[in-house]
Amino acid sequence: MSEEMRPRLTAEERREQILAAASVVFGERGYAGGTTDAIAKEAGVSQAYVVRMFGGKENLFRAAADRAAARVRFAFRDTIAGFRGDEDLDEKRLALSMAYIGLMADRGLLLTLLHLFSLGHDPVLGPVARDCFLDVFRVVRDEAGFTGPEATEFFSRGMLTTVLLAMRIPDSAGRPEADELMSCAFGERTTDLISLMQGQVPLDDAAR
Amino acid sequence: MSEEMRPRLTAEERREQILAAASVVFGERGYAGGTTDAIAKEAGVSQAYVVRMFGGKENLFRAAADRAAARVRFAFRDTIAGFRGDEDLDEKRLALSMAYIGLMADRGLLLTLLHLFSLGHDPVLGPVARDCFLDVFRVVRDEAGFTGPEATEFFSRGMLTTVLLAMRIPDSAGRPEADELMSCAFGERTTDLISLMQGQVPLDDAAR
DNA sequence: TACGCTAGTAATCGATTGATAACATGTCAA
DNA sequence: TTGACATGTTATCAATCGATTACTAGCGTA
Repeated sequence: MSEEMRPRLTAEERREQILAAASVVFGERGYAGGTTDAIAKEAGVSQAYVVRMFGGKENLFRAAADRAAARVRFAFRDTIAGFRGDEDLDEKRLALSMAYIGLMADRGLLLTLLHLFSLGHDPVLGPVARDCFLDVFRVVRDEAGFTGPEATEFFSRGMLTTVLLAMRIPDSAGRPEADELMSCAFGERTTDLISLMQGQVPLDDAAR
Repeated sequence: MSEEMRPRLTAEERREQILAAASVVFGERGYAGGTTDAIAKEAGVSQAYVVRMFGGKENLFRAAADRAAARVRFAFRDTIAGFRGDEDLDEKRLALSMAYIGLMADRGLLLTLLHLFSLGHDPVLGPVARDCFLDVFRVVRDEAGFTGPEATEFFSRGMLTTVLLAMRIPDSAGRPEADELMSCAFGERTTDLISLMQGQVPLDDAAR
């Protein structure tokens, strides 16, 4: 944004800043398309610092993806912790769906995960992808008390939601099929999400 | 593979060869990660020819994605054409699911589409992504006679299936959660798909 | 057989990218 | 104060990639 005085931070604080920036950039452009330079600009540091702090782009992506998966797990566990124990399946499903949809506010988080999942062929990131997915799956199945088919059904919905987010389906709002698809997939939060996603402006030229 | 005599082909035949190669390469590495050189090697032609025939990488990806979406539509329409008219929802759903799963045999087809869907932010490819998705959606809803919610549910399953394919979930076969997830998502075709996906060897170094 | 069109390739270029090395600056303890 | 370590930056490099240009070879046909 603006050129401001940038105070020295601890490595820990910078690390978090860079990971947040990496989440935005990798979320929008994917692993191969996201450059360390764009991430550095987004975080307000030099490209060399980004690379050296994480020891390479691959490690940086891995860290950003791990962080994203950890946040999804936390959001689910946080929701589950609020259960009283007498909820039926529909109540639990709705609560977890709302938690998932809430994660969309963190621009890039779910998209970074989707890009991770598309790297199954990669010898290093492929196993990371499968581990992240299965870790979250286990949380929903075991800690929320879903059966296997119930958890699978829940993840189906989640993947459609994520793909629609990646596709920027609200950009097609007004077309009848798009409107119906969104209202079926997002339910009562459809209008929220339309304004949310449309507010997410693309990375500016400065970060290119 | 082997160095063979390469006869002259018509432009139409070469075009199809290159699109098939592009589907494989883009499916595995995505738009940004898939190089025109890898596609050229996969198709057995020079990199310059690939670029010039399609007028640039973006047009090539667009053509490969359009071709993939057209094949999905064709597979669905072909299935629907076999309906007698007295099927119930479950029968239609199962038949269409089988058609979709059958598309996995074409290495790269569904993965190229998934990568396309992740480009919603792109000013050129974003609209292409939304159009492709909505076109297929319309086929299922209108021509197969699904309601909006039924079609949405069907596409949820499809997106999970596709993500599991991208993730190479069969590489985690043996782990209990992975096995349960696959049996829930793939049903009776689970073992087919495990052998199918594991037979899909990564692109070799020569095509790097 | 010479001509013109189509199907190709080899060579090369400029831009981008991830990475590294060398250097600078701030902070804190002895 | 000084010195040692942590927080950064600038400059630069080798590799890669998409694209362009110039050239070559096959093939039907007038």
